[in-house]
Amino acid sequence: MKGEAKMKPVTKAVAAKIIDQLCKEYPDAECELVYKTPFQLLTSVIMSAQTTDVQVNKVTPKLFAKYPTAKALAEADIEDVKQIIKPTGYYNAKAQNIQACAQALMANYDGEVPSTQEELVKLPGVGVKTANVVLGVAFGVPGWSVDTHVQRLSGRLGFSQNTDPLKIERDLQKLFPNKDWSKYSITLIWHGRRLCYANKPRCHDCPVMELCPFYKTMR
DNA sequence: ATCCCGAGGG
DNA sequence: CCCTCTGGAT
Repeated sequence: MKGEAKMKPVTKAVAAKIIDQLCKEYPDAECELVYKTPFQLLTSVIMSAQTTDVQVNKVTPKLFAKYPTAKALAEADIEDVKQIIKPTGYYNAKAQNIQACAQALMANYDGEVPSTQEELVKLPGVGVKTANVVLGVAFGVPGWSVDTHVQRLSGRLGFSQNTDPLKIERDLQKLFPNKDWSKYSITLIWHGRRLCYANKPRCHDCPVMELCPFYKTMR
């Protein structure tokens, strides 16, 4: 996945064309995690590290039926939590993180989820990417969530020549208007999941191949 | 064999 | 910067 050749930067105008075309292709792009509250969303996003949201959605019905709130999860038996979330992978660390996070929410925020990046990233298991997903999806705050898909597609599409997610985020912020950051994040993620795979991307089915620096190197 | 809406620690 | 944590899908 890492170590792809750097693509030529595209102009702002071309970048706008590409993202507009992708938005038309995926008009219904949205967060596919299943949740009922900001707490459940936050917990789901922490568990989504290095797995698919399909995997996460398999364990959350049981997890949230038993532990629907920060208070319930904070008081849960950690071994029971580990067993429930096992199919998502990294279950030892994730169980520790989601419970420690729930306990921090109880201790500092009366069991509610804070709505700033600064507060969110202080929570156990919450990094910039997770914080931005929660901000965008639960609170409507515009932001880029530079996950593995956004990272890969930003390189291929010539949106950024960097590999560090924080630098990519800055490049994307300069390239696109603020109000659309969240929508564009999800659109890139959908495109990455459906067509622009890490391995063997389906370039010949791609709606933006004529504008794509990566495609130009493929032929 | 490689990847999946990463984060923490060294 | 690097490494580790983990299971499931393709």
